[in-house]
Amino acid sequence: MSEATEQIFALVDVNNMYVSCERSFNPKLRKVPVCVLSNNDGCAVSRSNEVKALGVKMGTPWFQMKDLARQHGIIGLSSNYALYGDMSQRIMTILAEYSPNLEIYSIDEAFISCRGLGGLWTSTTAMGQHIRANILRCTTMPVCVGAGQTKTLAKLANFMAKKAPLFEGVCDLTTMSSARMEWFFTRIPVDEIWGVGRRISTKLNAMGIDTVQRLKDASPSAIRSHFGVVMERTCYELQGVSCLAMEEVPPARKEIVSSRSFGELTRSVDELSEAVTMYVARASEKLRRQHSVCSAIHVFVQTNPFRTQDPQYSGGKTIPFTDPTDDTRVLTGAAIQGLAGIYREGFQYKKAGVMLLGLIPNSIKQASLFDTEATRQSSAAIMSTLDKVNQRYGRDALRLGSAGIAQRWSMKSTNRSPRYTTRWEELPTVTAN
DNA sequence: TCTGGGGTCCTAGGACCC
DNA sequence: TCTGGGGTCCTAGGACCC
Repeated sequence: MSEATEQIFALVDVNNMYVSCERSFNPKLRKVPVCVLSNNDGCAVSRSNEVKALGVKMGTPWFQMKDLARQHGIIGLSSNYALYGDMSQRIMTILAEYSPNLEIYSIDEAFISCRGLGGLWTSTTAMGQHIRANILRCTTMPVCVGAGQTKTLAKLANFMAKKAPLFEGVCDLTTMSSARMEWFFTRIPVDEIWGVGRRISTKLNAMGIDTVQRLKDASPSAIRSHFGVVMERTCYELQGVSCLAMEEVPPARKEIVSSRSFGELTRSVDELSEAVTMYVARASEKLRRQHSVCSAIHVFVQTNPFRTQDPQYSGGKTIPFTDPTDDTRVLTGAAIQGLAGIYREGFQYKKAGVMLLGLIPNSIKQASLFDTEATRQSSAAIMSTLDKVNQRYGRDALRLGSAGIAQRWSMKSTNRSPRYTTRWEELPTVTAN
């Protein structure tokens, strides 16, 4: 493979992101066991190394670890997402200086494409160490860097960088000897691989595939027959065949959810309404920020499933819009009306939320043929004509474009419960042959 | 007593049409 | 009218991620 075409991915990941943020603003928290808790101080969502060493798993309810916390002086902090988001931005800004090809994967992770950076650094490891030192100096946040020929390998390398001190926070698989790599891969459990969760690892284990090396050595087609195309890709990626590309422009969301559990149970429809109103405000703000409109809103409520002694209820309703909208008032009205339909007396509610469904980019809606019922029908007529022509003269004999954009729209309600999917295709401009 | 929130993608199988 | 096969679309639900 020529150097020009060989791709190297680097994954930069903040260590214990939320805990590190808290520590960066309160140095007294360094060296003591800390965890950051979810909404209502429910579960541990970020743990310091000391807490991890005590065996506390991700998502452990705080009340279950109270004894342990007392024994070892674990500090539990309420989460502060504004702070974490801000810190994330600062880190991503620094990372953007290293490569024009940056994919922000989550609040605490980013992929960097090292294509074309070969001349700038003596090695990928050197670049990784520079990134580490730079971010630590500017933000006090510790990060680890992993590099590999594929995203899955870069993730794995990052895991190794975090676990094995000898890497000093940076692990580059692209320059590691295959013997050494195999030494590591036979010692890493298969469930550490990106895309292998609890269910799949159980099934893999039963098949005798318990380590990274075993999955790497497996036949991708056999893996596909048992687990589907996603696992097949993972298998290829472990072998160094890149199946997952960089996504530098984050795709617009296809749905937006806003929901919360309540600190205290409630029976009151007024309280539920108040909560739902807030959720709609939050969700529709996100909707407008990504310049989309939505074609349906779903509102749901539920009781506390953990209180098995209580009567349980979970209800939801989807309200469609003839004219897709981003208007908070319209959305709120629909949600409150939906809520009235699903609210039942005699239950203690623990959670409520809304989902915005069938999201369409504004540009598409404006350029589209279905702003009104009439144009929507004519759109359908055009499409059916096209289908007939194409059927007679062969597939793709004719395509339609309207200002470069036409789309088939599927927002269909069936006799069963309607489901709103976002599916629009851009067709190229008219070509006849 | 106390148990998070926000997403995506894939597949099996039914409905429907020709 | 009956029968069958193939293609496509759709939904529900599973699995995963951070």
